[in-house]
Amino acid sequence: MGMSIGEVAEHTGLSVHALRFYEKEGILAHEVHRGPGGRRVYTQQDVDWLRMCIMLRMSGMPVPEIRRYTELVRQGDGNELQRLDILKEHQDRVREQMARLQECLDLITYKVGKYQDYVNSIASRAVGQ
Amino acid sequence: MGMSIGEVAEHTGLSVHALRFYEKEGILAHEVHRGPGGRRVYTQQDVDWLRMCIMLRMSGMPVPEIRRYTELVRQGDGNELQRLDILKEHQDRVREQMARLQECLDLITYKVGKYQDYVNSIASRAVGQ
DNA sequence: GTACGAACTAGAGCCGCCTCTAGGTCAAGA
DNA sequence: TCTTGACCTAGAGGCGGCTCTAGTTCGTAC
Repeated sequence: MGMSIGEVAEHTGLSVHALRFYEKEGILAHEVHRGPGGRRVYTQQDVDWLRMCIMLRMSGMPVPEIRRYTELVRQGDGNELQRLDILKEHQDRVREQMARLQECLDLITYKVGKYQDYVNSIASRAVGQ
Repeated sequence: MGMSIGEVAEHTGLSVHALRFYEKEGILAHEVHRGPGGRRVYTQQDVDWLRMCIMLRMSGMPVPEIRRYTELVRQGDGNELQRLDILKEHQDRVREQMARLQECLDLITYKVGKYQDYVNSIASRAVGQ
């Protein structure tokens, strides 16, 4: 049932270094259980939580803010409004980021089109057309 | 016609520090002209180029790759295929990034919905409903 | 019994991208 | 004349997020 840090690394794509780092940074919802020899034993819950943290990181949430969120979850019931606030704020930021990326993509696509046309015209001239 | 570094900073949103940094990093398509006292005088072309660089940076292109692209442009005609390659590769990366962000957004939106429901249910219970 | 592999801790190091500092020049206004 | 403020250079510093090192401790396999 329990997974070693190496297995979790493989499953999540994080490095074992990163896993220990995240733990030290306090972004695990529950303390990781330790097996014989003081080795970490992760539950499926831990891994699920990590997957969410990965999503939050991937979408640009800074580690300290993930920690804030994690702490609220650790505190238990009663602070759902604060958790909601954090998530909503982040949601807005992600939407903004996507809009900005779309703008960039539009520009890049425009330029790619221009260069493609140019390169094509050169190529067709080269075959005598 | 020419703009000072401060004006360019204001127009582009970059800091004067960043502008000098970009120049040192070699990501300006043409050498910036200098006015009396060795002060930089930017043309509209410079600013347009900077705007494109900002787009590339915003969308995650690393400074060294912008430099490579810039160098190709500086070299002049004949390397359009290489420029096209860089842009296409970056285009792919931006699309991937957007897809990943969309996944994150979906998860966050799902969680926001759950918390919103919960918070609403608490609120309506509080007014005796 | 020794070699290997995987884990452990604490803390240093690295990378990318700026940002800031120190020490200076210059022009215009009070 | 003196101050102010925008600019200059070179180089140091800072921040976020890991990543790596050093030095151990285990448990299992040869």
